[in-house]
Amino acid sequence: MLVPDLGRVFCWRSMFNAVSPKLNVKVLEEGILRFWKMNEVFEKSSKERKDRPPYVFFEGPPTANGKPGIHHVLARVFKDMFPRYKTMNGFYVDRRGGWDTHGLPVEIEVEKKLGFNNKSQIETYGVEKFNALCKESAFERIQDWERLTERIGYWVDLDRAYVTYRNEYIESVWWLLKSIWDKDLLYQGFKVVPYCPRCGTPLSDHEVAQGYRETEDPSVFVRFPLVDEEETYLLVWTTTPWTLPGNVAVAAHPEVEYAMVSRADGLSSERLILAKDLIGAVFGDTPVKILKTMKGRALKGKRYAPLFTFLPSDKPAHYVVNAEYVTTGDGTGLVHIAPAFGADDMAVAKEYDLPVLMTINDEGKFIKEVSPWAGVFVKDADPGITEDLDQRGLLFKASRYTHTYPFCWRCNTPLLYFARPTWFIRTSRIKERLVQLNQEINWVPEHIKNGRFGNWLENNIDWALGRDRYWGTPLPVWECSHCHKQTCVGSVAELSALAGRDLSKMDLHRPFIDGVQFTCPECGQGTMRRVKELIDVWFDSGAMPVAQWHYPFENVEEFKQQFPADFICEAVDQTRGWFYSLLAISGLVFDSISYKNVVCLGLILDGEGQKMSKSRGNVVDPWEVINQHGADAVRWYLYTSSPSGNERRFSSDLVGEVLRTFSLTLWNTYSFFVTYANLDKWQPDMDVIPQYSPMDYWLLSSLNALVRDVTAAYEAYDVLGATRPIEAFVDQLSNWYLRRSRRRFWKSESDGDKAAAYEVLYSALTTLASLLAPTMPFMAEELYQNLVRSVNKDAPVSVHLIEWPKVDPEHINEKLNRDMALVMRLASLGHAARNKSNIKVRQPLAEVAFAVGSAEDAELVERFKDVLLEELNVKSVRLLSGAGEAVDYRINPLPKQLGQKYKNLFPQIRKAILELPVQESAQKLLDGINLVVQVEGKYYEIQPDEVEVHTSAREGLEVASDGPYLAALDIHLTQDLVYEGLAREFIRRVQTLRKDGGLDIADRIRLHYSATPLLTEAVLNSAEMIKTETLAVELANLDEAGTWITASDSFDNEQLTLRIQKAK
RNA sequence: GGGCCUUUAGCUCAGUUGGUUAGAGCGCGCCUCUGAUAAGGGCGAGGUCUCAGGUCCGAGUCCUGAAAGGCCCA
Repeated sequence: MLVPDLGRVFCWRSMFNAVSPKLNVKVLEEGILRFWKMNEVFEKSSKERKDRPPYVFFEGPPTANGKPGIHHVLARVFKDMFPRYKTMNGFYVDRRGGWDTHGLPVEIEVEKKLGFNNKSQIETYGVEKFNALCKESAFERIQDWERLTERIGYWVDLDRAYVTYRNEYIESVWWLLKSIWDKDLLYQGFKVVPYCPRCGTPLSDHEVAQGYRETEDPSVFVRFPLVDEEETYLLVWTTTPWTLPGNVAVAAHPEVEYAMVSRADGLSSERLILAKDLIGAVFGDTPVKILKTMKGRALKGKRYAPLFTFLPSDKPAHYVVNAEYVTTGDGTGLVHIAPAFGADDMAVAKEYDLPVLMTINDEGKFIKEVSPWAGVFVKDADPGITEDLDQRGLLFKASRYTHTYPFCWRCNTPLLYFARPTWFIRTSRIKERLVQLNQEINWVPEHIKNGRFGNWLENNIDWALGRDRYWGTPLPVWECSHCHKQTCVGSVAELSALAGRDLSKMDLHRPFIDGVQFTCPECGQGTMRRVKELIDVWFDSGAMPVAQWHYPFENVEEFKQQFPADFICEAVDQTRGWFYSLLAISGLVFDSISYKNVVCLGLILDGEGQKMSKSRGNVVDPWEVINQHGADAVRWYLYTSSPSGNERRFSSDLVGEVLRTFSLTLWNTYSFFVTYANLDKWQPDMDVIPQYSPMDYWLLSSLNALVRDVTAAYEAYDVLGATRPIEAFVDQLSNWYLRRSRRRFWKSESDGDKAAAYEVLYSALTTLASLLAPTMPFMAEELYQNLVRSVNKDAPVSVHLIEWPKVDPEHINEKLNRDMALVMRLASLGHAARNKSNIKVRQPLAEVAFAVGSAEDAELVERFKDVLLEELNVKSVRLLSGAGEAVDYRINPLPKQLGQKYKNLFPQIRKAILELPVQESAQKLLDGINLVVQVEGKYYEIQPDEVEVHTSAREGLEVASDGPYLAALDIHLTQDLVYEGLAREFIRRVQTLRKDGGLDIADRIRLHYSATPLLTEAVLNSAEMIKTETLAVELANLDEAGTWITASDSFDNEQLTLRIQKAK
């Protein structure tokens, strides 16, 4: 039994607080927030349980320099539910918050404020002052974050939140970097990186990815004149003319067929070389003739005259090379090579030992040697370069070309691919291990594991760690100015020793850290200075398992207990972000995963399925929705609207629907219970022995099945499975169990039947409070406080401190659950039949007869007779019988059963069954007897559960059917039935009058009326019933003045005037 | 260009190892129930299950290809 053992309560005056059927969510939730605060419920749920087994949760740190939006609410409510669930299951969950404070986003905000658009302005302004502003800016919106976090019921300890800019945090990051350095996995290399000339920094891959968009660039075809063959040119295509001054070679694919062509019309004598397959695309309608063809490998070594000679080249250059990456997708199949401006180009340059011509500076402008365009931003030089080539007869053709190109995700400047010295972590060295470790992680949804994330790991390239910026964790590498010896520092103490002074009080950020210089211990001559770079902020956040504890300098035990995490949860955009940096760092340093289960959320879209963005103006303000519908409804909507990994649409209206259809249904069930329990002075664990009805057993069975299913879903991190079944249960609780049980609560005698009804409903409501605690923490608390705490002061102070409900498997009766579903279906059919006959439910009818498809189903019509009688307002319920009834049968062989059994014989078996005499076969099947059919000379036994019998009525009855099920109503009205119908109409009007007149549910009344003759007769006929139903102590056909509540109405051609008065 | 995901009613979503006539909620129209209900019940309108092939006795479901949208990577 699910009723909590509350002990005997002797205090009779202590009842439940009255509950209005109207729910004011905002007032309720704000009251609960105060209650939690006052009773320190969150603190109790976590800090006071340190002796329990730990369940480890890591908070992915947000940056508090912007307003929190609904997408932050999404992540936070999902993060909240599992720790709450695990807490109720006896675990200790340390829910430490965290803030990401470093990085370009923060710098950009400060730059905007200062009106800067260039890095050098920061240097001029002063790095110390600039970083001080960054530090402030990182927490600019901290109050918005704290308020929203609290309001949505996300329990996280913000007082102890880790902050990535603190010295302790940075020191732990240093320790990690030193560990990586010691494994020889931290190195300085030259690499072509996407580079933002405005921000003056390379961008990480995940940053670049955010900035791809359609853009139009030049599309130029250029003649590269061959040195050894007159009037012969390599035809080369590029979309970046500005890279041509850096050209050192042309690449051809060794296996591709190239052609030398000339114009067929003889207008020009020049010969052009390009991929044969691309002739049509390049020349269009212009006719050309192919002079000869050759493989790309035959072109290798052919020399051409350089287009530009601004920079001297110290190595042999300007000849054709072979490269596998060349494609014939577009262009000419000949690719121009500028090693400084492309990763592929750099690789080719390494292979052929080609010179690297660096023609531009850090701001993306040409250097002075490129005299015609010196100081011009490269993209702006494109037209000039094209024009120059044209004048020299080297331009074949030029047009515009639309493609996707990356732009800086913050400042929108087109990125340049650019060879730069920078620092890397050699993650490619442990690629295989990362792939292996990933297999230990439980991904939800599962496809991310070997899909998106697994593929990302398979294609792992070294982690570009360096950032040429100001506000971030400094890379702790010092280099000697003389012998170039490099050393990585892993702690402040180590640095103090090297520097010969105590640095423990120094801010570890720039510019202070750059002031720490010392004589090189290796050569004794040079000065050790820190390299200028900061590290990628993703390293900061990926370091949090270690750095939040200042491990290994402090909290060694805490770290060990809290690593790795049992659960993390972020949106899918973190795949290459936090999910990766956590795994990479723990893999590098500990050869371990850092999280066991990860729930990966889909992105949030607006009500029309559009991505939310400031520019579209469709960003939903979370406060608006919360104030209108409450945090519980927002949470519930986010949990139930679609699988957690899917995108989900969000609008205030959709949340409002949750409130109307779920919250209020539950609330009204609760309100009903409290109203009648208080009237009856009912309390848990009273003396009356409950007499359970089939309905009660069904509800308990459903309830236990619900607990079982929801628990299993939580264990599988299946959010939909942990929530939607509760919705379905509440619907059945309210609209079937309670609707069909109301009379049991109304009746005056306090017998076992009533006791059972109270007990079962109470049990359902209190269990729901537990099941809803992780997901609707406010509503759950309200139910618990009023239903449990009010009668048992010894119960835990909050629903969030109680034990998760246990299933009683003995109460689960799957057959009963299926049976009840069928009863509901039969009731629906009864309603449908009534609807067809146009006879309203209030008019009693003599009989309903049901047909069911099998002998097995027949029995439950009898078993649930009472329910059906009352639901359909009929005097008797029975089964349609084949013998002597006006019914026809139709037989439907079931493909699922027969198809699986007989495979490709099924069509013939089906045909044979349908050819049998219908009436006779149907009767057999309904009596549970097998049919026998003959196919291809062999006999087959067909069982009753392999065929459905559909019944239809021939005449005299109003029927409705659905598959094998049919309801037939006897619509003949006798005078008694008409009288009773009228009496019920009478009662209904009295009840409405009572309600409208403001009388209390239990008030007795005096009831006077005047009516037309037939109605008067009906009233007299049912006087006792009317008095009972309306709590009338007096029923009189009178017309009397006085202080009476009065109403007149007409119905069914009758007229009525009513007067009631509260009885003394 | 590559990877992953999505595509079922106007909207939001279910749809089990392939198996009856593809379902529910919202919205709309009509009817109805109610001394818990902001709700509930019934009927109706609303579907080329994105498209094209294939496998199979049988495909919304499996296979191949394509399209559109999203995310990620080039």
